[in-house]
Amino acid sequence: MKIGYPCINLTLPCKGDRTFRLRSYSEERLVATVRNNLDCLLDVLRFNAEHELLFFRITSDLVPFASHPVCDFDWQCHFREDLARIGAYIRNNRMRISMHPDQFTLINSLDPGVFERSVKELLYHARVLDSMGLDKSARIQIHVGGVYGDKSESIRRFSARFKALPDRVRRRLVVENDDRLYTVQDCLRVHGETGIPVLFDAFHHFLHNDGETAREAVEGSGATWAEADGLPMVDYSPRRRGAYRGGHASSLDTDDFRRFLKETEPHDFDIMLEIKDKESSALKAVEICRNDRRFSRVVNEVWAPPSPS
DNA sequence: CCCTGTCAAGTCACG
DNA sequence: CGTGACTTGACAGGG
Repeated sequence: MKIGYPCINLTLPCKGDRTFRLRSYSEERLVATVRNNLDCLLDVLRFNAEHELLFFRITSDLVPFASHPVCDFDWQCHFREDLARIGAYIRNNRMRISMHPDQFTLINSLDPGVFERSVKELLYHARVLDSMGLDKSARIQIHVGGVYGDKSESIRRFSARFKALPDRVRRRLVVENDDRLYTVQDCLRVHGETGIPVLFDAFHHFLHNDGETAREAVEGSGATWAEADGLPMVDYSPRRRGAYRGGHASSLDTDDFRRFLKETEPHDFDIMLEIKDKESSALKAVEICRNDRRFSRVVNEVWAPPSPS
C-alpha cells in the first residue's frame, strides 16, 4: 500500500498548479508557467519521498491550455529534459502516479465536439506521463460520463469510443465510480465490455451505490486490475458527519479511516486521500498504518500477490 | 494596492 | 428554461 494526496502541497511555498486566463495566453507566459510548475512538482516529489508519501496525483494544470487550440507550442520537446528528470525521480523512488482530467472530459458525450476535445485532453495527460517515461501503472482516471437518458446505451457508447482511442491513452485509462450517475456496479459493466480497470472511490460509493458494502466494492473493483496495471487505486475522503452531501471534510477522520482499512483487509491497494488539508492528512494516514499492527498491509513495501496458503 | 467579478471545457437536478 | 452544483482559488481588470 502506498499513501498519497492529490495535486498540491500546502507545506511548501511553491505553487505547482499555476495557470492564467485564456485571454492572456502567450508563449512566454506558457513557458514561464510550465517552468514554475515543473520546478515545483520536483520539490513536491522530494518532500513526498522524505515523508514516505509514495502516491501522488499530478495536476491537470501542469501545462495550462495544453489541449486547447490556442496552444501550438511543443512543450514536450521544450521541457523534455525536465520531464525526463522528474520521471527518473519518480521511478527511482518507486512512486505511483495518477492524473485526473476534470469533468469536461467525457468520451461518451452525444456531442461529437465534446468527444473530440476530450480525446485531445486525454492525449495531453498521456503525453505528460509518457514524457516522464512512466510505465502503465501510472494511470489516468475519468468517470464514465453522462447518462443522456439511457445508461445502457451510454455505457455501450463509452465502450465503443474507448476501443477507438489512441493506444497511449487506452493503456492508461481507468474508470472511477461517481457520486450521482455511475456506481461501482455500472463501472464493472464498463470493465466487462472494455477490460478497463475500475478505480474505487469510497466517498462516492457512500453517496451512490447499489447496496453492496465497501468491502464488496473493493473486491469487485480490485479484481479488474491485472498485474501490469499496478496495484488497484482507491480514492478515499472522510464522510462528513451530519452532512449527507457536501464536499470533502477538511481533515482526516482517523476513526473512519481505521474502520475502512479494517473493513477492506487483507486487500492491498494504493490509496489517494482526497482531503482539503492535503499532505497533512496523508501524513496522519501513514502514521496510522505504520503504528498500528492490527493492519495487515505494509506501507510502501513492494507488493506481492497473497500466497495461496 | 485592494477589491471583486470571473474563469476553457459539460451534465444533471431543481425551481 | 435558466441557474447552481460539482470544487475553490486566484487571475486580472478596474478603481
